[in-house]
Amino acid sequence: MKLSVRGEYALRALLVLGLNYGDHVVRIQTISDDQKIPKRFLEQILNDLKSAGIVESKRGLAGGYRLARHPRDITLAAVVRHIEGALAPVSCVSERYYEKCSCPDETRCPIRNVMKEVREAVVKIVERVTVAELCERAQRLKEEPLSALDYII
Amino acid sequence: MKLSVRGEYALRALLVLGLNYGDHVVRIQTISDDQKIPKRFLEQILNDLKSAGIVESKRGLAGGYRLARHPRDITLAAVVRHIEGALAPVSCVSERYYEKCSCPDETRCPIRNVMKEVREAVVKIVERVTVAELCERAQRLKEEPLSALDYII
DNA sequence: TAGAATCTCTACTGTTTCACTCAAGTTTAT
DNA sequence: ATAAACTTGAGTGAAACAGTAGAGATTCTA
Repeated sequence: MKLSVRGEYALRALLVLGLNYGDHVVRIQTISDDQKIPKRFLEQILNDLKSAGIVESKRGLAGGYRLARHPRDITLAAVVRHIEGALAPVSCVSERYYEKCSCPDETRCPIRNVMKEVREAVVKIVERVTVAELCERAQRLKEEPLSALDYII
Repeated sequence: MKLSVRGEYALRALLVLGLNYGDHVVRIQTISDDQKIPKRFLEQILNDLKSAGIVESKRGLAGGYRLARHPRDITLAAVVRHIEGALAPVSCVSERYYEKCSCPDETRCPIRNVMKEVREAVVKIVERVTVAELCERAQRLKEEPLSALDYII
């Protein structure tokens, strides 16, 4: 998995929507200001997330976006898969975006074998982490003093 | 981590060199035929691996490539890092290819927090797996009957 | 009901990356 | 000498990336 700027923006926008989860709707402009994301670009991205059923919108004055589901039901995996495509490092180990690769014998390819492990490790994390957890982590990070690790890693 | 075709070719070439590790040298043409990699492209890649000290060459007739170190001392991490750059899903969590991202407060960004975990999970695998292990796996995969899992995952 | 603020949709654009390809050179075994 | 190999640097067409632009549709408010 490699996140493009687009994917990163998507996650950051969803974080804002998660932190503001409730009845009301958040304007693009607000998210754009808060997260320093180019507005027109963000429009595209949110629209895209809407078509994926991750987000819903209200039009007109006092319009904006909100999460289409509970933050607890939106996994990072779903978001990244929709924006970026495969989570796997090579498409021959991808479940949803599988593509045959050119190697002589895919079923006995040791590289593929390792890449499967990588894929599993990544999926295990992003399938477990939801927007709700992102919000909790944000809370925790705000309260906790910074650990030394933050500077090293 | 996302592997480009280039990176995949690099690993496959190294696998061949690993399987032929010894005194003699392997020709580009041989690797190209064996792995179905466009020859001129492979030349570039091997040259690149040479500049990284991963591989060494002998010129002239009866020339070719061999591993510059013992297969046990070449990790996938080193190879991928040289060919693709960062292993991390976003550069703000990369150790060697760090780049600041545009988010309001990097040290308290929960997305970054998750991406760190992803990075760690990936690094843990590719830093442990060497070309030697790739060869062992190739051996094992050749001998073992295919497990049902191979078709599902 | 006019107008302004919002989302919607499509298209465009400049830059970079990707996956090669090509040409001309250097080295070395026979 | 020659042919088969690596070396080096440049070129190329297509696609992806990160936006930008414009015209339109919707809806709240005055």
